[in-house]
Amino acid sequence: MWKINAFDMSKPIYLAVADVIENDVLAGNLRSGERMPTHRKLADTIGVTPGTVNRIYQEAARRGLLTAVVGRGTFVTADAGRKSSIMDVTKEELAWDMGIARPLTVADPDLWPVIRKTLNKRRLLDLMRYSDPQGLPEHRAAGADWLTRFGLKVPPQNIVITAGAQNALFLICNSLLKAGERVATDNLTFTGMKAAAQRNGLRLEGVPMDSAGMLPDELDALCRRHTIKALYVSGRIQSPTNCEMPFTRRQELREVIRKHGLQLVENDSYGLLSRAPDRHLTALLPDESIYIAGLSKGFAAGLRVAYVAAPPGIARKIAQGVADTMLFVPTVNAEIASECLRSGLAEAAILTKRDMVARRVAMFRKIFENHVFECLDECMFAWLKLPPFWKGLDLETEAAKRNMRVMSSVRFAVGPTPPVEAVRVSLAGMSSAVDLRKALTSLERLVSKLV
Amino acid sequence: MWKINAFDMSKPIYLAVADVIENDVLAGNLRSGERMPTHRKLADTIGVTPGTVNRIYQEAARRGLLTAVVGRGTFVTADAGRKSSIMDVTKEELAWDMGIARPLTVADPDLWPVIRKTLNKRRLLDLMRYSDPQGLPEHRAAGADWLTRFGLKVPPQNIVITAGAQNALFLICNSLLKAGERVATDNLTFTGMKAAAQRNGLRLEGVPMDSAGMLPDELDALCRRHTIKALYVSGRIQSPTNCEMPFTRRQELREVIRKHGLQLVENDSYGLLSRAPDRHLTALLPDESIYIAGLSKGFAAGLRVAYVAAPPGIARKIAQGVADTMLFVPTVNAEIASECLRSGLAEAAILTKRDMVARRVAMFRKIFENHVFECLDECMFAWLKLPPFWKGLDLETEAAKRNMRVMSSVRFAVGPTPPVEAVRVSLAGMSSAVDLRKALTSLERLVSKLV
DNA sequence: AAATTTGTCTATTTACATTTC
DNA sequence: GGAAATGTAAATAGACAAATT
Repeated sequence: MWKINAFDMSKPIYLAVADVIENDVLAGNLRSGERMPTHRKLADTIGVTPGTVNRIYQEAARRGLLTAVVGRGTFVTADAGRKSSIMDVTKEELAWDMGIARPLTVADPDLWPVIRKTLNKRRLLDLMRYSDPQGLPEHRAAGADWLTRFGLKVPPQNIVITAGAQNALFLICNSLLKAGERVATDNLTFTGMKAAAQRNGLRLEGVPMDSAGMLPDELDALCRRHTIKALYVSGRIQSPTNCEMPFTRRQELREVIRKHGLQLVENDSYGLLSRAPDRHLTALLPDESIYIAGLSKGFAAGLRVAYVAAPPGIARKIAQGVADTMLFVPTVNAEIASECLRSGLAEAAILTKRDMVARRVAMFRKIFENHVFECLDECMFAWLKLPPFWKGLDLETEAAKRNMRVMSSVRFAVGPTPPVEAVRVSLAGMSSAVDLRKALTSLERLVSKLV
Repeated sequence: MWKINAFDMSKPIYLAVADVIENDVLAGNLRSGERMPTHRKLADTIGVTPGTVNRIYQEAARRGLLTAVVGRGTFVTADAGRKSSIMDVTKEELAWDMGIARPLTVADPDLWPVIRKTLNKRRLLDLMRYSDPQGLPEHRAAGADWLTRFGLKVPPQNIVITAGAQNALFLICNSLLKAGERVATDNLTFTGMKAAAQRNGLRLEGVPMDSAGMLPDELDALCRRHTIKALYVSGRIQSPTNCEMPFTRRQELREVIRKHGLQLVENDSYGLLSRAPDRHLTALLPDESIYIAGLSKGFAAGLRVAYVAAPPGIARKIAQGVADTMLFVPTVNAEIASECLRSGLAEAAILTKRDMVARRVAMFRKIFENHVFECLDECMFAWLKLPPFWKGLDLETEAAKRNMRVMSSVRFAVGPTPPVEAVRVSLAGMSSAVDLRKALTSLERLVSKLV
């Protein structure tokens, strides 16, 4: 077990020891999931009281290094020391990128006719003014209309326009929650949510899943242990595990949400390509949920527009968040997006993209037929379970040497328990299907240790 | 002096008492600048130790209600209980808006030719891809080139594209500073900075000014009392007081900044219209400063694009902030902005707008000739000192009854000391000069108590 | 100039809630 | 199912640093 040797006596003990822990995590002396000494044990060792050790561990937890469980002990967080972001600016791009679920921009529609139609001189001048942080009424109306596609009936005043789904997530974390508060998520969740939470000092609590999604009893137990403010879920298709919650599971979750008064936050950006786009939790809690409908997975990711539906008071707070972080979402972009929705261009683009995704998924299934994985015809990535001789992070490293990017399961992990060894393989990161086939083939050989 | 009557015994004392303070501030029982009981005094009164009172006051300080000064006491913050934002989404719009420094969009150039030229089908598809969170190299190059206008020579890798200056400020607060850290500002400063700091748990420390700007000795004294991480300043023209720092003052400040290793953050968005756009602090600290060049005050505010110049390591952190909060700034917008800069359209727009501002300033001078104010030919707002019978907040209220919006000095205040009674009068909030004349005339009569 | 006042911060104390065995 | 183990959180204690008188 981990033992502390020495710490910098010139600074406060709680900081000095937290620094030692941080260094040991980064140096690999403390491994994911490893158990730390108990408060009383470490207190004895370094000659302080348990209260001080609590402060040490809390400081380390704030830095994302440790997770404590009453009665069980304190553990090194599964993803300790790894930056969680959708995009890591320090990483170079690799030729064969199966890491990021980049929308398939090759299949994007030509926006020029839309631009030509909507942006005449006068309208353009109007759109260059300072605008309503919540979004122009006509853009919100277009958003409300679009949401009927997902089985939601919302008045335009409940809609907020944000600069994409990630922006919506960040604003929700920043405007609706306070540092130190707890938010429940699947114990494998979207990296963008992890990044948003970390930046706002929120504590994520990972809830165990089975093949039908988040376990209601586990969520209930969590809520009884702690005050949980909100529940973040992935929408129709769970990211990154590709599981879909059956109706009964969603019903059970609704009851737990109601029972504990959780604020539901549902990011259904990946549900855009789905053929059954109303199979989300929000459908069961339409008046209480915050529902995020990003467009980027469907078309025109570069526009950075998403629609958020939320109860009026909450919508107002998110809008104030938009005001304080960027004044308003560029109005031209919302105008172009609205016209795409209204004119049917969006729907057409989605159909095209859905086909393309299906073809790529088929390609994946074929190449990996001898492996264990989860994938869906309507989902841009596959969840590949690894054979016992592979660790996800090692595969990441080896793949990178061969110019391929994949993402290990630990990057999605929330909480102390190291997840199953798996990688998420994005089928939408590369524009060329020919290159993707090469990449997948090469990856398969690597996973099989044939190369 | 304030006395506490009772508090909710069911919650922790420190929260219960902080709540009482909050209510009393909102109810007007505690006034701006008022002195609170000392730690020991209040501790005696409610029967706890001074440490607990410290926690009470710190909690109230975190909520923006109190400011403590060692040796002197604890005081109600000047702007206690007022939301600080550029835009308050709960406020209705008034017909005669002289509150917000809205760019004069009437004078905006027609962007259609630029759009037509840059956004051909192929380029448009390219711009719809996922992009570099720092901004595309060609857009950063355009930004670097634009900054030569402000006397700055920066390589493109030091540039980050953000969704406007407010976004830049927010990202700097979120990506470079930690909750609880202290940032120095003028004791009257930009509301957008106050909002960004508040949302990120930063403590602003207001530094006294004289007619030549921030007082170097005061900044030095502040840095000796506390660990100050950064200094935020307004650029060429101080917002909201309209003072310009002479060269010697800027030199003195530079020395203090160097001495204490402060990170300078300079928001020069208002400097855009200036005829001498290189008279900023960054000119004296070009390699260490973070310099924000917003375009909105010049043209096309709706695009939401600003250029931030910062040392490489810092630029990278800000770019990671962009990635985690919105993935990237919409690339089409950066493209349009770049072309405006490159083609000279921007420069032309600025000249037009400068003339327009000068005319409006002249109008203000004339109408308010019998009043005390600070205004500059190149600045969009005036700083109107009020006669002794007016309080800024009362004028705000009375003006609102007459459908006019102005902003009282307390909204810009940082720290415990209530500022001089003054209002900021924006000359750019209304598109029609005719209406502006009516509004200013009406305001002048109100200030003179002729109506 | 020294004593006093005032706020700050780390570490301790203590009561307590949850989980494990 | 009760005792033990484990983490939590509010309030206390006390040394300290800065400003005032």
